[in-house]
Amino acid sequence: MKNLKLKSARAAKDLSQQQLADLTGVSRQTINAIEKGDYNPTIRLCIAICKVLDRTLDELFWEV
Amino acid sequence: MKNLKLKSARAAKDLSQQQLADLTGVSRQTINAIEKGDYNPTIRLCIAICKVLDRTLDELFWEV
DNA sequence: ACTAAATGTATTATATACTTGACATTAATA
DNA sequence: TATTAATGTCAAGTATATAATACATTTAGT
Repeated sequence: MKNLKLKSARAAKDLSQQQLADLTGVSRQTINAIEKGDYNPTIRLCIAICKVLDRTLDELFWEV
Repeated sequence: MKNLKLKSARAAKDLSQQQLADLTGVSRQTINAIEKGDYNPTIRLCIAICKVLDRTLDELFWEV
């Protein structure tokens, strides 16, 4: 399932996938795949994304 | 660095590493490595662990 | 002290996260 | 319309999460 919380948090910071990728040290395809869903990133990458976007793990990656 | 929050949350449920491994569908070594630290588990495994231990991602895996 | 369970740790193998490069499509803008 | 940035997606390669097996050490119970 898509991660729309991540997508909107990135939009709130006005960052492109490429910019977020650069800021977190991964490739654009990796960011794209996470937003697309059906992907299983590592916790360190999730934390790096959270810190760039000023959100917490629960806010971006917790699924109810 | 060691993940003592995970270790204590597991203790609070009175589960062995093996039991937590079985409940989350991974090997005991993986649980041990996560508690030991210097390890980078996937977000899905982190979420599975959280659900078994009745904690959230922020409670067990957020580092300040 | 003895025993068994739990834990720490190493090695080799496999599954998969992530990269690189490339190309197509969609949105934005002149 | 044309042009560019942003996004979606695919294939092949590399890095690493995780498994399986094994053994040593610590902890808990008798």
